[in-house]
Amino acid sequence: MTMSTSSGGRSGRRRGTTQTREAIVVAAQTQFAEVGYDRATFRSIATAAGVDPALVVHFFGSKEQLFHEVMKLPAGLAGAIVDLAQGPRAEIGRRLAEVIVAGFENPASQRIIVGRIRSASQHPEAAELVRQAVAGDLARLTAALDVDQPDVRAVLAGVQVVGIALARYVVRVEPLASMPAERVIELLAPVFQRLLVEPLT
Amino acid sequence: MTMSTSSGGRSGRRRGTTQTREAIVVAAQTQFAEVGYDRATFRSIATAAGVDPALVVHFFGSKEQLFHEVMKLPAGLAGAIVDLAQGPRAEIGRRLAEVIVAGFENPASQRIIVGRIRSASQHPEAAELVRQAVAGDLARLTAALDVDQPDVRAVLAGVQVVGIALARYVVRVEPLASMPAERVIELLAPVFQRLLVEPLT
DNA sequence: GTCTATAAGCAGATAGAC
DNA sequence: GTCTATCTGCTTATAGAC
Repeated sequence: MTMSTSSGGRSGRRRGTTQTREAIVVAAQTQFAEVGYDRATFRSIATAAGVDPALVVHFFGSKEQLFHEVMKLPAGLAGAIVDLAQGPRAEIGRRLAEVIVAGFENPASQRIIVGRIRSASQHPEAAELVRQAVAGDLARLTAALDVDQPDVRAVLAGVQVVGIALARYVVRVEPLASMPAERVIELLAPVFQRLLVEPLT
Repeated sequence: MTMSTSSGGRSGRRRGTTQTREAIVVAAQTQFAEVGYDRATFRSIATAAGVDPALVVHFFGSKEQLFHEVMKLPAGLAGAIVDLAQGPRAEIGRRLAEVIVAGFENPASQRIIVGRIRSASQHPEAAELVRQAVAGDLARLTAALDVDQPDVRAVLAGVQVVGIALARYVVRVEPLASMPAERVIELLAPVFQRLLVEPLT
């Protein structure tokens, strides 16, 4: 076995710094999600990652670039949404609710989703990312469904997503904030079902 | 006629400074709505009001107090929501949509609603105000309706309100951002109707 | 790769002149 | 009531030592 002492991952970037860099990535995502773009400072991110503030600058150059690098969603999520058009239409509301809530509840994607939404009111790129998710990924789903007013349906579904995220994770309104994920899916499913494939009026 | 040279309003505060103070109030509301709590600085507010920055401090003491004073909703709006319980239940969804959208479209209350929601991700008091509107005003409406799960219904209706506000006025997702108010009412009415009085599952 | 020192700018808030 | 001057602290970002 020629495997070296460091951890896995053959492809991509060089060895050595990758561990520290990953700690910074997670710390930055967490800070953006918890306090938003403006209040997530190099210092607070570095402290959370247990590194020196200058190191964050050294790796990412500027705060804008740091946000850009760190707020990319795993490619699977957008794809999972569009793929819903393939399955049975009678349950598409529930299946969309499951995909969305799964994204919310997974810690890695939750940091990114909440970070985007919490920063959307402060940083133009964050607003653009939210806009793309709503008018992009969801619109591709409704377009594939061959229903009337696909853009209106997509934006109304998007309203649910950003509304739930804001109320549950940012503002923390009860009883939504403490609700089990399964209950959120149950409540969202019929709303999505109507907005996606049933008559709108 | 003994009416003096100054403008109307017999009751309340003394004359003289009230004009400048009102200009600061509107400028502060506008800034909070457009750029949020952190980026709405004494300097930017003063510039927008055409006054000296120190004057803003002189009138309101601190930034927190300024936000507190200026983000109070006209008492009528919360009352109008609760009063909806009195009218015909078959149209309660549309009537709630009309009240909400009227609040959004009136410039004075729009500055406050959007200011609260845009600042909710940055300032704890702003988040608290949003929480009160959702779990307070809307919950009093659902409690008066004598339906099952009033708190869940209230928070789901609140999700619509904050979701629409965020998507239409903060993130500006199309086609929602450019949609006429009447169309927004049409789209919201059936959603509210179901969330308020129809079976949830 | 990691850290110290520091530059340059803007924030909220205070003191006091007029 | 209005404005000038200023204090203190924090921000992003750079230069350069080790």
